[in-house]
Amino acid sequence: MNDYISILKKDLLDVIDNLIKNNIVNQDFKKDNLTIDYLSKSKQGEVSTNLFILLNSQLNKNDYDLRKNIHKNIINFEYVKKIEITKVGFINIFFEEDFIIKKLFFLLSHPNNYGNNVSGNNDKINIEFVSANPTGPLHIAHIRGAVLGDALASILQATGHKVTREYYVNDAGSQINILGNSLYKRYQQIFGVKIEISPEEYPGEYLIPIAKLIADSDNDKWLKIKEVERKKFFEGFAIKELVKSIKLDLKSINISFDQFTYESTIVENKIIDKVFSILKDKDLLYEGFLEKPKGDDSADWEPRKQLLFRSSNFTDDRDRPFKKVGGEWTYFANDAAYHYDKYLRNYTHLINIWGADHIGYIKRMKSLTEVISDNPKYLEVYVCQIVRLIKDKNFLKMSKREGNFITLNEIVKKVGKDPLRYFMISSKSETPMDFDMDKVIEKNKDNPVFYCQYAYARASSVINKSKTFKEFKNFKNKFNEFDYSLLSKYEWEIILKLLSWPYLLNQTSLFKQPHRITNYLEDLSSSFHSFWNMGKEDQSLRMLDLENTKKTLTKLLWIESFRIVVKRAFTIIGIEAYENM
RNA sequence: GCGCUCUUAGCUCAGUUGGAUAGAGCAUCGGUUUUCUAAACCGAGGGUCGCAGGUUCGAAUCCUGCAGAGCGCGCCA
Repeated sequence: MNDYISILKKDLLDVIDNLIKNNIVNQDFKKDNLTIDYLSKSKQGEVSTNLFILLNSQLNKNDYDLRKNIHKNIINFEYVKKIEITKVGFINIFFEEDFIIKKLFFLLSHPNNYGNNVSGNNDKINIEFVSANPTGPLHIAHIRGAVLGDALASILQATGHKVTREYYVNDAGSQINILGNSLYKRYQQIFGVKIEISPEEYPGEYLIPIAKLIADSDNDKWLKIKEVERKKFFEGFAIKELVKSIKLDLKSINISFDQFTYESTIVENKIIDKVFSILKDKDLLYEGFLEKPKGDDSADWEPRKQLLFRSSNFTDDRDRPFKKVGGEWTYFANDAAYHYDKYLRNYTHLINIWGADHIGYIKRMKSLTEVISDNPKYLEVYVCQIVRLIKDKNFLKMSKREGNFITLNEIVKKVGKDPLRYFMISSKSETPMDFDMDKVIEKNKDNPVFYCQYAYARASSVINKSKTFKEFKNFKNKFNEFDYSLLSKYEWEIILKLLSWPYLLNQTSLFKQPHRITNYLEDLSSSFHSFWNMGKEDQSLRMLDLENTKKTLTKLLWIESFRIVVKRAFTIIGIEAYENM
């Protein structure tokens, strides 16, 4: 990491280390509390730090002139031009222009990977997301997790991790039975059999075209074939077709997976047996009874003896069933086997993106992965809160029963890929979100994605226009002409923001919060639009000035940098950068 | 009852993982286009950061309690 923030941070930490070494502050000084404020957060300097405040309260020696010594230390950094320590103790720092300009040159010469780093150490990370049951098309509830997972994967790749995007297909439970049966009923209907699909089954119309496929190729042959064979065929066919359409839906929002793992494969390979023996050896399984949950009012509750996993030995608040009363594995047990399978594939780290309805499931799975990996942090689970759809100012109620859920496909058609992706990651995933279909459709300034794309288009139009003048051709090769003294302070601020991109991207990766990127984009775009409009008031701030070639060249260089950074950010969150809008 | 998550402007959300006077957009009101894209910009009003304590130089942020919302808590996946 050699962005200006990281460099400064490292040097400030060295200052602290030195003070510790000389026993001016204690060994247990908490270095993590050191902050560097940049961008708009820094009120007075180009950046500011709390270094002095932190140290001042922890001094061992009363006669030590901290203020003077800190000042001397920092001003000696070769890239620091000026510092001031305020009364409260904030240190405002200004950089040497040459230092910043070198960074800008570096940016310009790395248009396709500026900001990327290798801090991930090539760690193998498996990120599992969506994993919707293949019993119907994807709908609104799946989109947030899909986009979040995909963006997170890109962010991790950009910061040096080897990432596998994985989808777990639950194709082995009783739901699949029902699915196959519903498909068969649709098939029967084609041949005039009077039969209804009950609300407990899958009455959605999406099974009709799939049934037609079978009828087209096999005619009515399955009406006469034995149930066992028929069931197997219809279940398999339904899953194959539905997974195919799920893949297509995901492709429409630019998401593709590296791997689909099928529950049936996990079951066939008997991986559960290995997990069972591991848990058994560690005495983490026992036959026992669970207490009735207190909020459960149902009268037909009876104590039942079954195989339980001692998840309460870890962070869970109670033990969890591993086998059903009948002796079959629970869903959790098969899922445990799946996670063990991922562990065997040698990932250094697992990430799961789950919907809010699985919150109660996290602790038992983390308990399990701790047992098999010996690492309490082996699995990280990120939860997506629900998305409420608003149409015509009303919340849309969705029920599978009535078959009236809005599919991902329909939303993409109405809203478009870019606004959809942008909105889904622009708020923290743990916050419930309201998604107003009408507002997103409007495609005006209500919509931040267009605001940012428009800024990119404006910048592009300047660059493209400049190409019509011979003085500015090949401006990218004329970095020697760059002269900061011809720039306004607004532009200098924008340049500093651009150069904070590598730091921001790394923070985004560390905290797994893609929405930091959209915040950054909006801040950056806003600065750009502001500056653009200043040119209307003040001729000297206009970007293209044919009278003043050197000044215009200097501007073109930072405008090109702006385009590079915005495009990098767009690419990582998966939206398009248009040169014309 | 227990667990997890959430609560910031009229609305939708940020707040760089404890910093300086809490910020945007929408909505409301008022301004800015002979000139690089007005899908934009500038200004005004709008706040008990759910409530109450605590921790410290300093709290929207951390801790405790309370209130409200969502999700979950054996044979669904």
